[in-house]
Amino acid sequence: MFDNLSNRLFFRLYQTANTLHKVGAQALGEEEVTTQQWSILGALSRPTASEGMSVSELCEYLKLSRQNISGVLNRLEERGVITRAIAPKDQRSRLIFLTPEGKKLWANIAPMINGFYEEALASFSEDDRISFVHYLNKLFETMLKMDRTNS
Amino acid sequence: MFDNLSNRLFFRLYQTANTLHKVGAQALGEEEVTTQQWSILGALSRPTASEGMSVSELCEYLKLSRQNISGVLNRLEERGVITRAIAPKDQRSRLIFLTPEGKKLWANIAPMINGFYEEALASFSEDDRISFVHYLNKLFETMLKMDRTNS
DNA sequence: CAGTATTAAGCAATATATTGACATAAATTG
DNA sequence: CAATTTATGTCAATATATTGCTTAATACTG
Repeated sequence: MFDNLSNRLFFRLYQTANTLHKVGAQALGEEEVTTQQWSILGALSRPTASEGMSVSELCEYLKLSRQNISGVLNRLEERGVITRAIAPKDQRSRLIFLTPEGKKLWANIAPMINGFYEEALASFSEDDRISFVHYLNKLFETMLKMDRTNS
Repeated sequence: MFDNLSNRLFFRLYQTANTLHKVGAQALGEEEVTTQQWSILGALSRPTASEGMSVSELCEYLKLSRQNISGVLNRLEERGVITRAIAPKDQRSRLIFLTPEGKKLWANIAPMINGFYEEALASFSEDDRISFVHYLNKLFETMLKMDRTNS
């Protein structure tokens, strides 16, 4: 069982993602920002998010649970790079923003993140990257459909 | 920055791995075995491991930290599916085995795991799978080389 | 408009994953 | 062969990630 192709594929996916988090965090060195925190800072730094994003929108965008996002936001808030404001239109909702501090941090780390990406993908041609993303998309979409908790 | 190809690739890798753990665990239903526990049970069920595997060997094989493996082993041991024995040849080392209970569990879940794999990869041809594994291998190997803690 | 259902977010419990610190056993070295 | 270094594993602290439960605000329904 542990030698067939499908198994090797999922095993490598698992290992590759673990290594991404580990080596990715190293690539930012002193800044002490995890890959998960990148994804949230990156989402909030988009022009689309200039009016703020609710926790639900972040969940939908990042495909993570509210509870998980909530924890990461706590740590980012404690660090002073994001703020939570009660949404005027819906008092249940919280609008998440980058603080000026957070924008400065993003401006600082975005080039380091891109550097990390390019180093990790140095041996991939443009076509390779497109094919790779295509495979990831296809697997991701299929597994999302298999998810019983994802209505 | 959040719209370029490399970024999309790593973002999808991150999401796909998360979804794998979530939907994979669901696929085993009542058995309550996580994908991480699969990987350890699978490693121990190989004929090569019939004499037991040390924690170090498991780390090297699964590319996980000693501390992480140790935690998963605690939970598997508490459940009665693995045992730890002091290695006769090196008193520092622990040899990890599947118990009869553990072998029964593996026999039970291995087909469910394969079923999950095949469902998730249903739209992938043999060639697609080979290419996909190839890309994962290439990225994995490159990131391993970038890992400063990995001597 | 009162009562119920739904939705948004947080809290608690548990499982993974990391680095750092520690204890002990084995290997190396003077 | 004693002293140091290295190897093996665990414990503690912290950061993800999940499901299940609770609280509060909004939406629906009779």
